[in-house]
Amino acid sequence: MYVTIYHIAEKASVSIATVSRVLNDNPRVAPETRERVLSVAAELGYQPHSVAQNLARRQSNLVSVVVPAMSSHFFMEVLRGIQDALAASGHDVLVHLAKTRSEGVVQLDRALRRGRSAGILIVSTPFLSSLVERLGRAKQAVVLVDCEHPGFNSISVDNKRGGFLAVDHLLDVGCRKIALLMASRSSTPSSDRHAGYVEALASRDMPVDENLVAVCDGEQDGFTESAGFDAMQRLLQHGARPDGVFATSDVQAIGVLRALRDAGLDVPGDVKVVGFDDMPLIRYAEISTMQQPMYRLGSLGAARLLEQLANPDLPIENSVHAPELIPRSTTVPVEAVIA
Amino acid sequence: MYVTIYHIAEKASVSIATVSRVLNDNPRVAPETRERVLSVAAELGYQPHSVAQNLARRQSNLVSVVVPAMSSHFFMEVLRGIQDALAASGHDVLVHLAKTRSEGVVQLDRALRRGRSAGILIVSTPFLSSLVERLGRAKQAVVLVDCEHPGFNSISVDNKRGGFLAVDHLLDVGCRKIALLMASRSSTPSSDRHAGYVEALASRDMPVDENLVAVCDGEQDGFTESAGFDAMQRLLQHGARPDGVFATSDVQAIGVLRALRDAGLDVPGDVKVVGFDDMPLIRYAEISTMQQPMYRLGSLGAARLLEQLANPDLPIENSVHAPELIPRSTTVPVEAVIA
DNA sequence: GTGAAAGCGCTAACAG
DNA sequence: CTGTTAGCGCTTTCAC
Repeated sequence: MYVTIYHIAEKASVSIATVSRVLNDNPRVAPETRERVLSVAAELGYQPHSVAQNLARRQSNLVSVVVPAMSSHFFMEVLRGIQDALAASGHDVLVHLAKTRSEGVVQLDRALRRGRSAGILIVSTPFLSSLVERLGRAKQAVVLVDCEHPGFNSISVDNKRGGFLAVDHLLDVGCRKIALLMASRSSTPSSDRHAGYVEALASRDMPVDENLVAVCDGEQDGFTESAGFDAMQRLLQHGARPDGVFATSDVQAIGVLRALRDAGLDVPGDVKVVGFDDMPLIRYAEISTMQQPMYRLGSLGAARLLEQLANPDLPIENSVHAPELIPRSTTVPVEAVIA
Repeated sequence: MYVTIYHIAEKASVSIATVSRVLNDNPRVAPETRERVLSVAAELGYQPHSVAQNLARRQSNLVSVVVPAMSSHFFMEVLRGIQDALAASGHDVLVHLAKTRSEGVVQLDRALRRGRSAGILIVSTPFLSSLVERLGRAKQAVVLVDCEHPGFNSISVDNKRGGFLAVDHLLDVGCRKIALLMASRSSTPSSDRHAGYVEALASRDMPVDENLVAVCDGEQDGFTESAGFDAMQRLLQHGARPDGVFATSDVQAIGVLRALRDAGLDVPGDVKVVGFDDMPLIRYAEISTMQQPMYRLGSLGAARLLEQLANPDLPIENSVHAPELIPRSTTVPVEAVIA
């Protein structure tokens, strides 16, 4: 059988209370006693039983993370950020991958089970009423990452600003007919980026041409290369001839590039392209993009959760992070291309 | 405070033992009693406290998964497979992302903590002696996924066979000078695929030309697009002029395509290319590849772990799965291209 | 069929 | 500074 604090207590000739104190760095222990207990513990190869600890402490050292089961770089990075931020406080990460929205609700229910976790992080999940209702009932600490809702703490990305900056950049490099390739209308990030697109055009007194706006459909809310390809091709077939394209994600931008090249158009000569995310594959492909602080979103979310756990009365706060423009070859100004 | 079995017991006028029996589907309970308890439980909105259950049962409903923190589709799919296979038995997934090998050891230590999890799944992790040693000490149920070691159960991919099939396919479609673009030599999957390459050539009495073998370096063991690009470019610069390329991963293949096109070579006209993995982005790019049953690896691994938990005396078993060739446009036979 | 009672391994008052 | 003693919430003999 495993070694428990009783074994240590016996061998070190102290009570289990003292052993527990030593193990929990309680200062009210004599130095020699501490030494002795520690050495016996080491000698016996003692490992605390976290389940028993959790039960006695009436707390959990687990944090549940509900995250879309999409294979993107984004979620891996967010998860890494979460794990790293949690590591120091001894918390481990319980993942709940959700492939669809309804699965998200099921996973949340699993995550919500009593005693399960100290808190919950919900990543990139659109806020359905069923979720809010469940979260309200269970008075658990919750932090939203890459999504928001007035009732909860959140760490989010200013997608509208991101869209604005992307389009503003296209305008700066000389584009005058800018197409928008957005994901499903039900995706909040995508519609926010759309709003940024509209705002950027408005800021230069340019009209929004609805014929230059294409919506990507399909799985993963249209955030796929093939959806980007199809939408771009549709746009071109309808006679649209943009000189700039803002795609609401890098994977879509890859599809856009492919469609443009298939149509014999040169990038950035004929058309300039900006994506969103800054995924590594794209980084290499030299696509200009809006960088999202993925790892940071995760680590900030986890840190916020920890704070909230330590001080439950903290007011609700939404920390918004602006994506940053990373200009690369797909938006090199025309003069530079000619030269 | 939360509702416990004591509350149910009181309200249903039974003992907590009976409540526990009902909740655990113990048949030794009178039907009416069962009814009553169940309805009170539902009325009170009772939720079992899994930590307390785990402590009392001396078991855990958590499974730890140590997995590389790489952003590939592969790991997301494996995780999904694991989660889904575990869901029915009520197990949840504790992830331990490891960015480097040494981090893998640290994460394993976390996973190994006593009482933590019912078992451990180790995904795509090369077997260092430090790992084996730790796993030996902790007599936990362990299943390796996408890696193997004689001392443990494993679900793995026949990478050598995969390499063989890929190269065999290139030979079938007319290639005679086939280059191999492999990842770091310390990567087992990569060297196994290399072995398959050698075997496929040998099976047709063709020599292995070392000038046609390039090793990708860099992060993630060289499994990146840029490493593939660099290696391919190096190969071409050294005067190699293959008519077929087998890249040990799809991301590398993407880099290969880019390098080939930059060099003015046509695919599949001048050079044919086969990758490995079948990631979605690549699926769209129409690259021929070796499909790996990722989701299945995960679910089989989890299922194996569950079996082992149920019956600890099961003999060690390594279930090997062959990847399947998915021929696409990058290996269309020459005649077809001309026609 | 049901209840009393003894844990699971640890923490946390409360005394001393 | 240290030990005694209740629990944490649930499971599980062992009697009845």
